[in-house]
Amino acid sequence: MEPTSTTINTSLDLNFNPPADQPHPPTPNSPLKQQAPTGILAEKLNRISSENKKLNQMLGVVVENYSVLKNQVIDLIMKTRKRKAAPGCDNCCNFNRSASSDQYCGCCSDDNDSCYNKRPRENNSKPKVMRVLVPTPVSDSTLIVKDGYQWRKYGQKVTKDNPSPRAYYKCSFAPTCPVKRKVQRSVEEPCYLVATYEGQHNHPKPNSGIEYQLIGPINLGSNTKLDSSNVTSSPSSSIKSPSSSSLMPSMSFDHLTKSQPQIRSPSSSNSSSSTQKLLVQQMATLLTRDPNFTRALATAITGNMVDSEIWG
DNA sequence: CGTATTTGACCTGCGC
DNA sequence: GCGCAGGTCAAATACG
Repeated sequence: MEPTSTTINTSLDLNFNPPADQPHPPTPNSPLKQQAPTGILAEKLNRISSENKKLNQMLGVVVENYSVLKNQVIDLIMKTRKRKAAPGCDNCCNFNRSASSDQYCGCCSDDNDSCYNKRPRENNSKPKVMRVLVPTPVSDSTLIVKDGYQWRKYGQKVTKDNPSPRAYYKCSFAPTCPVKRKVQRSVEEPCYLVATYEGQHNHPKPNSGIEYQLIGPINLGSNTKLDSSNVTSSPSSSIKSPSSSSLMPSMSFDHLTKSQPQIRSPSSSNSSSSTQKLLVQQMATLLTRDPNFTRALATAITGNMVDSEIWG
């Protein structure tokens, strides 16, 4: 995957709506081109092309270094979390062996996590499990959660502790994608659907421009019933912490937007700025993680530099 | 007609 | 071993 200028999608136009007083690049028929000798122009073009190549190489190095640094940060955070959670792991799942396989909270979904280490050996191969809450009208009986992926429903079951049925979905975008999803209306918060995701997508998101309505992920601990305090008392508790969200590119729900009316906290006015900051951080993380965006940005910047060198 | 959904049957794991 | 509950399969059905 060599980021060459021929393969870069340059659809991102950062130079929209230029100020009226700014000189526009001359058209091919402009007097400037007629004035400048073609030899000098060709020489400039060659020089700029080589600089463009150098910049692309530098960008590649930067991206490479970024990913290396990111991995180091992930390792560091995992080690820190392991050390903190080892005594009792109070902040996450009190794993109940008799519970069903979806009893893991999202915070300890990593196989190396201390919670997993405390589990029986046969559970170490469990896929990552993550839960999100989706606000849905109580009158809406359809167990449909729009998260940008394509799902195929393969079963529905009424469970013992919840009168509303639980729907089982498999990711149908890629035949080999192992991700499964369970959707069930919360018994304690009927206005929310609880979506439980198992596994990681092994393919890119098919529709990245979709509008999300999710406010999760949440930590439900070992109890299958929705702990309403996790949702209602603290807005920040329903937003995944940066340590687990922005550094988990495989799980798409760290990209979720959270619409303001869904924050049901008396202190929502105080927390709105922090929520906005968090949103901005998440969006920035999402954008910087997207190689297409970074390439397009670099192309646009180098294009501007080329323009200014040629015409300025 | 192809694809997605529904739904009853079957499988599997766990507790007693 | 039996019963229960959750999870999955697959034939039937619906839909575009």
